[in-house]
Amino acid sequence: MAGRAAVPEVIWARPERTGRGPKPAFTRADIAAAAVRIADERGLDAVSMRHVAAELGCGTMSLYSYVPRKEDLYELMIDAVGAEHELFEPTGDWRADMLRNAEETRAIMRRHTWVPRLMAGVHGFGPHTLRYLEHCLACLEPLDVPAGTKTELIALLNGVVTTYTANDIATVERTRSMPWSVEEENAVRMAYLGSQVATGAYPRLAAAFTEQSGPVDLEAVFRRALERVMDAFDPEPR
Amino acid sequence: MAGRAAVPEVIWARPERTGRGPKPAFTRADIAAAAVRIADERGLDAVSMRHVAAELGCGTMSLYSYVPRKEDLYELMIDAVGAEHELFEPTGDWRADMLRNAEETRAIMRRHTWVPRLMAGVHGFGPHTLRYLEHCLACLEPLDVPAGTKTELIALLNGVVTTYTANDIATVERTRSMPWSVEEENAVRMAYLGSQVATGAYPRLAAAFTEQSGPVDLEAVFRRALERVMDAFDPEPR
DNA sequence: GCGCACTACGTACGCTGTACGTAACTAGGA
DNA sequence: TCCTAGTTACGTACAGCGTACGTAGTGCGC
Repeated sequence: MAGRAAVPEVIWARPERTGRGPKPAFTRADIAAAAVRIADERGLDAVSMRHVAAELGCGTMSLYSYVPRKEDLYELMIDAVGAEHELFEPTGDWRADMLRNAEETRAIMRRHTWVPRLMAGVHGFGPHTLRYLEHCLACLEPLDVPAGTKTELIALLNGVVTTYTANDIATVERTRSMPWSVEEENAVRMAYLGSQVATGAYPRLAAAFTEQSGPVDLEAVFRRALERVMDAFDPEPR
Repeated sequence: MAGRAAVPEVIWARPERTGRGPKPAFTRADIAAAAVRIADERGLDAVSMRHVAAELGCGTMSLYSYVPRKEDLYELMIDAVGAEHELFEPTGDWRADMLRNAEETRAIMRRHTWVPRLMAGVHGFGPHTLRYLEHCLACLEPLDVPAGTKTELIALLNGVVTTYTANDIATVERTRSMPWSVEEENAVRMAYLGSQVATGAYPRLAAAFTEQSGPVDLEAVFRRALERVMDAFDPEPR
C-alpha cells in the first residue's frame, strides 16, 4: 500500500517507479493522455477517476498507485498539453517569438477548452511547463532587461492569453453538458445584456454597446493586447 | 413546480418574485450572502446546496425555487462580492482611478479567496458587475480613445488582477481542506523547483532563479504590471 | 370562495472521491 | 536459491454531491 502522505507532496518529485513489486502497467504519460482524451471528448466534468481508469482498462483504485490525489491528475493534464508547445529556434526578434508563443498557447487552449478552468486551481510546474518557460527565456535573450523583468513579462503575457482565451471558450466548455448550443446560450446572454443596457441605468455602457457596430474581431483585439503589453516592456519601442 | 427549462436562461433575467403562492422566505441576496459566508469560512468546496440550505434554515430542495442550477448560485456569489466595490467619484486622473479600482478588486479577492476559481467558469453579468463596469467607464472618461478600446483596457486590467492575485491565493484556497499549512506547501514546492533547476536542465531559469536574491515583493510586481498595461493604452505616456 | 400557480421540501438515484483491506507479484538479502 | 518485505492491483464500502420527481400547503386573481 502506498500510504497517503499527511505532508504536502509535489507529484513531480515522486519517482515514477520504485523497483520492488509488479511492473506498473502504465506510465504517468499514459494516464495524462487518457485524462486529456476524456476531457477533450466529453468535457472536464467527465474526467473522474472511474472514467480515466476505464479508459485505461484498469480498476479505479489502481490509479491511486500512480496519482495520490485527483488534483495531481489535473497537474498531469496541464503538463501534458504543455508538451504541445513547439520549442522553435529563437529568431532574434523577441517580440515576434513571444507573439508566436502566445498564439500557440491560444491554439492549445482552443484545442483543449478545459485548460483555462484548470489553470485557476493548478499551480504546479511540471517538466514540460519548465521547458516552456526556459524556451520563453531563450526567446527573450535579445531583450535587455533584468531576468526578473523577463519573468514578469512572461507571466503577464500568459495571463493575458489565459484571460482572453478563457472568455472565448467558457461557453463552449459549459454548454457541453447542456441540452442547448453555444450559439443559443450566447444569444440569450446578449439579449439579456441588451435589455439591461436599454433600461438606461448604464449610460456609458449603453454608449459602448451601441457604438460598436458589427461583430468584434476577437483575434485582432487579442493581438492588440499582446502588442500593448510588449510595448510596455520594450526599451526601444516600435 | 418551477419546471426546469430546456433552454438557456440567465438567472438575472428571471424576476425575483412572481406574485402567486406563498411568500418566498428569502431574497436572492440572502442566498448569495449565505453562500459567500460558507465559502469564506469553510472554502468553496463546502458550498453545496445542502450546506447553503442549512445555513438559511430551509430544506435543500427549496433552494431550487430560487436558483435553477448550482452554477447560477455561483453567479449570485460573484455578483454579491462585486457589490463590495466602492463606486467613488472619478477624480479626472484615469490612471489613478483605475489603479484604485484594481487594488480594490485585489483586496476583494484576498477577502474571498474563492473568487478567482469561480471567475474561470462564470461568465455572467449581474447588476453589481454591470454597475462596476459603468463605474470603470466613468473613470475612463478623460481618456481620449474609442469606447471599444476602453472596454479592452478594462478587460485587460481585470485579467491582470485576476491572474496575479489568483497565483497568490491558489495555495490558500487549496490547503483549506488539507492537513498542512500554506507555508509548508509553498516550502515543498519551492524545494522541488530548486531541485529541478539544480539539475542544469534549465540554465536560463536557473540564472533567473539565483539572480533574484531575497523574496519577491509581489505587491510591487503587481503594481508595475498594472502601470505597464496602462502605459500601453496611454496616448500621452508618462 | 374557488382554483391554480407557486413555494416548500422529503425521498431517491446515480454519481463522485477515496479509505481500507486483500491478493498477487517481484527485487534484494540470507 | 528461497524468503520476505515493499509494491502494485483492485473490489468493496461510505459519505457526500447535484438534482429529478412527487406531494403538500399557501395565497393571489378571477
